[in-house]
Amino acid sequence: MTVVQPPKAQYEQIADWLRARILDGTYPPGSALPSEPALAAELGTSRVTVNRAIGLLRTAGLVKVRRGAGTYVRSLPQIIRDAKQRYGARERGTGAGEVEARELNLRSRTDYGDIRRMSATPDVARALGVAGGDDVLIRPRVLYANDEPTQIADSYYPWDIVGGSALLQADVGTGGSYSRLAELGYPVARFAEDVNVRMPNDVERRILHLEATQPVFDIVHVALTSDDRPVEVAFHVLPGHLWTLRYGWDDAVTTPPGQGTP
Amino acid sequence: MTVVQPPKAQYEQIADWLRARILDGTYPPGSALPSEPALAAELGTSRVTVNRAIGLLRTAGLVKVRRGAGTYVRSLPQIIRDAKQRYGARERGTGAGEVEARELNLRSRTDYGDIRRMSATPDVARALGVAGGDDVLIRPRVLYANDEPTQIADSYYPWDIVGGSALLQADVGTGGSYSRLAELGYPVARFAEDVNVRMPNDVERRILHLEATQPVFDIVHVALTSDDRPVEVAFHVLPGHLWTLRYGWDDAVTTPPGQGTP
DNA sequence: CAGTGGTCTAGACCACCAC
DNA sequence: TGGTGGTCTAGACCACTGC
Repeated sequence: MTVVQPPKAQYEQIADWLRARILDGTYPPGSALPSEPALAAELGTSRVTVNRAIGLLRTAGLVKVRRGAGTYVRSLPQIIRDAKQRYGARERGTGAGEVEARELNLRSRTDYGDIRRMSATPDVARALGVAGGDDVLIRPRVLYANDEPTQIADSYYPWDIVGGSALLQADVGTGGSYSRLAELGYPVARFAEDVNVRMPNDVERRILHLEATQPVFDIVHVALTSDDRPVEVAFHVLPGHLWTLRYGWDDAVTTPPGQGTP
Repeated sequence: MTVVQPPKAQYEQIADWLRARILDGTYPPGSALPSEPALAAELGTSRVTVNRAIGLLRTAGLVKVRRGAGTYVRSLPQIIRDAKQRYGARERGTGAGEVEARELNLRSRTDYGDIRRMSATPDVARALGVAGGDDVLIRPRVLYANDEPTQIADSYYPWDIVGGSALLQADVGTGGSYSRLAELGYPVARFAEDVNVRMPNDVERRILHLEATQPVFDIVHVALTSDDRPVEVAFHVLPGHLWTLRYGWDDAVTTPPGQGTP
């Protein structure tokens, strides 16, 4: 074939070539790419080179490999995670977890891990403003949309606030956990989130069906009362190629324009 | 050597092994890893396998390769981009671009591209709520910290608002562009951002010194007046391994707790 | 010019899938 | 059982660095 020129590595050119064919519909979503030996023969290159090119597409989340079966173009429905809407959803009686799935008409499911009392790790203690080793409640869970894993979320609460409450159950009832916190005397007034991108660890790769080079959003979410007491910290891990994060906030400037001085 | 067991691929085990040695200080930041032939000999494997292992570390931003010279451990100062603080900075007389660098005592620099009038692309037109092809002002720039590229930022403004204003100059003056917009009669009241993660394109790779498998934050930032008119849209591209995004917002729930009904 | 990483190949063996 | 992708090797050539 005549696709390969020196300025770029062959495998990058092949990746560009395949990507273009995916985007222009030659290989529509759900369809299989030609096999690696077939592509190698067609392009006059080795299978290793083709494999490396496809590796770039996998990293970008464009294709998904089924071992022994073939390489398939992903049908990628981007999920929007609107922070304000997500955490304001209790007016509608739903927990935050179902907001996005509902939006896209996806079947939503939440699998809970072991909800239990434990000693706070340093990370959790710092985020909650408690002493290291203090007791906290952990609510670990994995969220699915159409049976595809879309999110890992581990929430922590100070035990002295939530001990004995409905938050020990998987189903926390109408309005979700923030409604329960309000009833316990700790209504949430503000949220803060730190967002990072990183590669998934082994556990996350297994749970989220990711490869070593597919980045994840790593979100640390803190809920605060009006007097700035943290009442929940949640660690979210989301496959990067599935999500768009949406934030909105009001301008913080209080002084009139043109008053600033260096 | 005795590091390799079958359940995981050799290159992944080697990557884990190297990562552990970087994190425990065996290879401190700034130091060079042993050469690939040396590692291959020591581990009893081939150079290609070592190269693939190091590729995983590069993707994670842990090491940086200098062609012909060696592979070096990155000293990674995470930069925090606090959205609220960043865009409230004009009280202190600075533009948004210098907030983070100043915070970390880094030398900050902004290189401006061609500031000019142009026709809105569909993306820009949609974000600004103008008709496709309407004139807009583009202010393209690249931000550096300690001479390392840290961000690409292309801002667009409706021409009918900013035409002939100070925004045509690279230096927009005290308080930055939002102060000028306020003076023009369009004070900004709210911000909205969409955040994605993706792999960089060729241009971004060159400008930001990234590799094909190093993810970037792709941020679409919109500034709105109190009557929800968009007056600026900015497209930001940030190397993922350099940044933490920080957001804060007030709870949107207006109804008292416990009132929700499914 | 010697050493470094970037890339490519041909061939091989394996695990897994579908028939 | 044949086809698929996952991985590994030995060897090679190249561009680039730094002495």
